[in-house]
Amino acid sequence: MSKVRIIIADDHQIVLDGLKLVLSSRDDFEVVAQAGNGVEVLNLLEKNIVDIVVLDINMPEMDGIKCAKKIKSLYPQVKVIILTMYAQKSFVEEIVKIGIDGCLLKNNTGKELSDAIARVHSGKSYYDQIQNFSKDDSEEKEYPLSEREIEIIRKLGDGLTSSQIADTLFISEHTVKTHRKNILKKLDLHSSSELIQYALNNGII
Amino acid sequence: MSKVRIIIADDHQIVLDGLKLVLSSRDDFEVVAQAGNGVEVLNLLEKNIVDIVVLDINMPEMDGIKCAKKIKSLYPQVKVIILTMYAQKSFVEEIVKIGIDGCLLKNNTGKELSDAIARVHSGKSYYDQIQNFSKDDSEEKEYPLSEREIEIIRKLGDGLTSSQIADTLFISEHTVKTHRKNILKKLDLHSSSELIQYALNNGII
DNA sequence: TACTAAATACCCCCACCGGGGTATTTTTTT
DNA sequence: AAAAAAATACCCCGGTGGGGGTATTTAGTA
Repeated sequence: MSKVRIIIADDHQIVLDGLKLVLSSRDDFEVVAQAGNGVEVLNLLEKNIVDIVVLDINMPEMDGIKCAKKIKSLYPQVKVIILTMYAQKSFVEEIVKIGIDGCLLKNNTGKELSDAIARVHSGKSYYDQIQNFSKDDSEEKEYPLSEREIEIIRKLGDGLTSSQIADTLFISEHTVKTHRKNILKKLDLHSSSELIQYALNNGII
Repeated sequence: MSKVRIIIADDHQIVLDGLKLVLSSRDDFEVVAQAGNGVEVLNLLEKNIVDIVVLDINMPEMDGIKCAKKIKSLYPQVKVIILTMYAQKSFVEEIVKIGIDGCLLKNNTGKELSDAIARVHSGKSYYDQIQNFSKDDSEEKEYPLSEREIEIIRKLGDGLTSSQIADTLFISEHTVKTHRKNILKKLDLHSSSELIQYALNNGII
C-alpha cells in the first residue's frame, strides 16, 4: 500500500521540523515537502503528486485560507487540512465555503493531527471544536478584516501616523484614515489604543 | 554521562509534541515534562530536577518573560531559553535584565534549538539575531514606571480619553496628560498605540 | 454579465493627542 | 532636616484622530 503523501506549511521552521517528526512516526505517512508560505505550497504542488496539504492559517506572502482556495480550484483532488491557533469565527464560513476537508487547533496533540489526516485521506472530513464556534449566534454578525486592513493595524501598532502609513504603502492619507475608520466600525472599537489591545489579544499582531 | 533534563512550554499542544520529538532525537537530551503555560512550568519545577526550560513567549496564564523572571529568582541554577515568534525589540531589555540564557526565533530549525540547548547547558549563552538590538553598553538608563503611571496605562488601553481617566481617578485632566507625557518620555515611545503594544508585550497590562 | 467586496480618495468638523514648557504639593528616601 | 521622587495642575499650539458623509476604480464571484 502506498503512503499518504503530505505537504506541510507553517511560517516557523521549528514548527515544521516538529510536525514532520510527528507525522513521520507513522509509517503510512510520507512528508514529501515543507513550505513557509502559501506561494511555496503552490510551487511545490506543481512538481509533486500530493494527497494532503496541511496549512497553517497565519503565514506571510499567502495565508492558509487563500492558499486553500487556490489549491481547491487548481487541484480539486488534493485534500486540505487547516491548522489554526485560535478558534476564529470569521474563518469558519470561508472554510466551509471553500470545501476544506479538515480543520483543527494547534491546541491538539500530534496524534490527533495524524488521526485527522488518516480520516481525511479516507474521504471523510475532520472538524475539531470548530462547530462550537460555528454560526449559531445569528445575532452577532461577523465582519472579517481584509488583508489591507490588517496591514494598517500592524502599522498603527508600530505607532505610525496616518500620513506615515500612507507613505509606506504609497497611498493617500485619506485612504488610510478610511481604512482605520472602517476597522474601528467593524470591530466596534473607538480608539487606536483599544484596537491595538484587541489585535494583540486576537493574534492579529 | 547524565542527560540534559529539559522542560518545554508552549500553549499549543501540537507544537509541544513536535518539539519533544525534535529534542528526543538527541540521545543526550531528555524532555522530562511539558507545560502549556508559565504556572504549569513553576509547578513542574517544584517536583522535578531540571537543567533547562524552553519557554514560548506567548502563553496564557503566565507568559514566558514573567515565568522566566520567576524561575531565575526561585531556581537560579536552572537555564532558560526563550522561543519567540518575532524579534521584538521591546523584549530584549527584559531578557537581558532577567539573565535569560538563550533566545531564538521560532523561525529556526529544530537542530538550531538543539544546538542552543547544548550551548546553554555548557554554560554559554545563545542569542539568535536578537543581539543585534541588545546594547549592554554602559549604564542602561532605568526609567521605572510608578504605580500611578501604570494605572494610567491600563486605562489608556481601555480606550479612555484623558478627561475620562481624570474622572475615574478624581484628578484633573491636566494631570492625566502630564502622566501620559512622562510615560511616553520614559519609554521613548511616541503614541498611545505604541504604548499599548509595549505594555501588553511587557506584562504591564 | 451583473453583482459584491475591497481599495482607493476626498469633504467637513471638533475633540484629543503629543510635545514644549513651569510650578506646587505630597510622599519617600537619605 | 534635606534631598529626591512622585503626583498634582496649568499654559500654549499644531497635528492628528475619530466620526459623519460620498464616490470611483478594481478585483473577484455568482
